[in-house]
Amino acid sequence: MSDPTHPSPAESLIAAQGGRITRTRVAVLDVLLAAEQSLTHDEIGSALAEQGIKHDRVTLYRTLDWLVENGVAHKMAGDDRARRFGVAASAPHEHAHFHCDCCGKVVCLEGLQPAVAVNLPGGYQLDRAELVLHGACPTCGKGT
Amino acid sequence: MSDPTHPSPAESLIAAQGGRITRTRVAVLDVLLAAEQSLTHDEIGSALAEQGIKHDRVTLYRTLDWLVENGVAHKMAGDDRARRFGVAASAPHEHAHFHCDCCGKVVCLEGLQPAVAVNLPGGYQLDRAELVLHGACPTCGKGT
DNA sequence: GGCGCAAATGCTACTATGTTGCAAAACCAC
DNA sequence: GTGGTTTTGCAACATAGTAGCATTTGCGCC
Repeated sequence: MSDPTHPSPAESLIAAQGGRITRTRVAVLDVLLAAEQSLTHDEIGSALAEQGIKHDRVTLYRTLDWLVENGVAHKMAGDDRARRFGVAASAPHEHAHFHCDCCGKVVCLEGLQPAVAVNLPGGYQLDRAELVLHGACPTCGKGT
Repeated sequence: MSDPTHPSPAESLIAAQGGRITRTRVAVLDVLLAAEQSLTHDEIGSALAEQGIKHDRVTLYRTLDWLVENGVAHKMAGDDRARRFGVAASAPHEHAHFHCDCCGKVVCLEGLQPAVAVNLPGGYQLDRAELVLHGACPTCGKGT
């Protein structure tokens, strides 16, 4: 299926991490790259199904896990118990997310540089900061 | 059990919200008030069991839900799929949490005032910001 | 103090999300 | 093509949270 003369961005990303080019990985990464917002397993699974890509729920979990471990994607905990995934920003540390309380969408705000120069109480070692903004997205805000 | 001349803080908080004073609510709120960190359902349930308070898992969920709805407690999503609860800070908006990647504890850092004066893209309406700091807590940091 | 109503509880069963183990298939190097 | 390793697919399991409904309990009212 994959023409060597037309390597998709997804294939390049996978190859760069030393991973094998498989149907599932390419398809999942394609979906992630096409989406401008974070997706749940369910959403990714549906997208794969629409493309006629045969896949298992477990495979999807493992594929996403692999992508996260290799820094291609990043995962975050939403308000509900469903984890969401998105393509990793160029700056993996300290980038913000916007969570719409109305429709539940999560968008990456990579342009933001929150001032996390907080003074932690003694003993705490800061590794990374995650800023989540809650509110209404443009779509939902209009209906208010 | 509850002596009107000695109303516990928990009972006062519940009564202030127009809620009924029940064993479960008082006990749950007591646990939350005593804890300086956020607790999971499981942890609260264990604490209740130790006090000999008969309770159901579902009741606990509903009690916590009620507390959150009435602004007495606040819930947050952890890294895993378990929600954590804590007593609401005096300033419910814009207060930070510290999440220990080592032991999984979540501590409220109410003294912090993160600069969330971020410039949101047009259309986004900011309601509240949640800053989660990841790293090692004093206990875990020593062992590193 | 007793009565009655509505809220709260407790129980069972159910859904959703995520994980583990293992055999079969696919991918890549040779 | 062949061989070795990775990845996939399946089934079963584990955990977190929810729904419906009958019973109990707190609390206002008489």
